[in-house]
Amino acid sequence: MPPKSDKRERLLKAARRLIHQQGFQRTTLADIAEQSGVPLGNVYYYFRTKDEIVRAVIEDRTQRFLALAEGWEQDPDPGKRLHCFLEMPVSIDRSIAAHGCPVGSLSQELSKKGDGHAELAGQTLRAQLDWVTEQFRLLGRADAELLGHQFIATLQGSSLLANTLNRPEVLIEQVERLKQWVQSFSAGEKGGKTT
Amino acid sequence: MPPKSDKRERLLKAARRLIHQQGFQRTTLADIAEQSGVPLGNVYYYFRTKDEIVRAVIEDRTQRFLALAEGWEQDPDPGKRLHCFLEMPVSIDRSIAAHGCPVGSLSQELSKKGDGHAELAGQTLRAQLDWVTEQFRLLGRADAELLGHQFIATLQGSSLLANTLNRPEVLIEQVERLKQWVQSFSAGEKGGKTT
DNA sequence: GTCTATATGTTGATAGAC
DNA sequence: GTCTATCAACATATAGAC
Repeated sequence: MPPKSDKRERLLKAARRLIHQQGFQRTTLADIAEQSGVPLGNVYYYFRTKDEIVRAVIEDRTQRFLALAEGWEQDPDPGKRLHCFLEMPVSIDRSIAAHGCPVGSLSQELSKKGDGHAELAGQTLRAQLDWVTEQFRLLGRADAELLGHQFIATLQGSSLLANTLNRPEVLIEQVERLKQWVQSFSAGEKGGKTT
Repeated sequence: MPPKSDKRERLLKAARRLIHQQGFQRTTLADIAEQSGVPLGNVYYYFRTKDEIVRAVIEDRTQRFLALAEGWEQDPDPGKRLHCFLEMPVSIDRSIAAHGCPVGSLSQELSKKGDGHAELAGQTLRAQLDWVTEQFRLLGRADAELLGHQFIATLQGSSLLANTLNRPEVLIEQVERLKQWVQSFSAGEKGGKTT
């Protein structure tokens, strides 16, 4: 049978990139259509509204993260899993310095939209937080939730700072610090540092 | 002499609030005009363009911070000064949970605008970072810059997380942790924890 | 200095031919 | 399923009377 049109996929990919670079609101349907090689009017065959597009982008991002996490769970050591997680921002540090964290910046933008988007907006970040917290729990920490907040907050804050200062090294430097911090949980008998 | 019209001031105040709540782009000049009790067309007597408004808002925020910092510097102990800084997010935690950090969220939004706004966008955050770093330096830390990044990144990340989860406690909890962390620098003879 | 009316451009969305 | 043409709404900015 003939291969189904990949137009929806192309639209989604272009939307993902453009929304990260320009933000959701600045990104027009014309932008997405052009970058996908799809005529403007035809976009509406695949997505009813612009909001449907951002919803699809967010759910795509969440699924991609969950797929990555499933791969990391091959390793039985939660400390090493967290280490894998920390490789993620490192690999796209320049992109983050240029446009911020694709997950966090979108979450913030949509939180200001007021609609029912608040729920959807944080879906991916929430999935990351839940997964990270679970790893700390598996490491035997009773304060896993606090540590999860600290872990994700540091990443998000470093991304924002690297973006604002246009200095990728700031993100790298904080990620390296987090790596050592995480390792102190695996190695230490008394259970790592609380700060 | 008769008091000068306070229209410019009213416009600035409304812009400051609306930009925090809705973001810069979603906030229309009509919004600002209405909330200020100033007719739409008259806005242009006080500000040439919409960009001029956001510039004024950012510079206003920077000046307000510098004025606060000057007050804190009455205290000779840099550790206590940092403690004062940390009272700031605590006092507006609900506002941050609802709309994010007014400084950080605007910085991220403008960084996606592409113009020469990148410079201006981070002005306030940069001022905060510089001030905090200076306090760590005064505490005798050679790694003051790193600690400054860690300090600001934690605040920004916690604000984003509190906003995404709609849970002010997340910000409070991390601020309390930072307070203890800062205190460990003042009290400890060996110079505090590096994590 | 202040305000009304409006020009100008852009964007999300639709109609309807093929 | 695909595409062109276009509508309707909105937002920034200006013109010009008072």
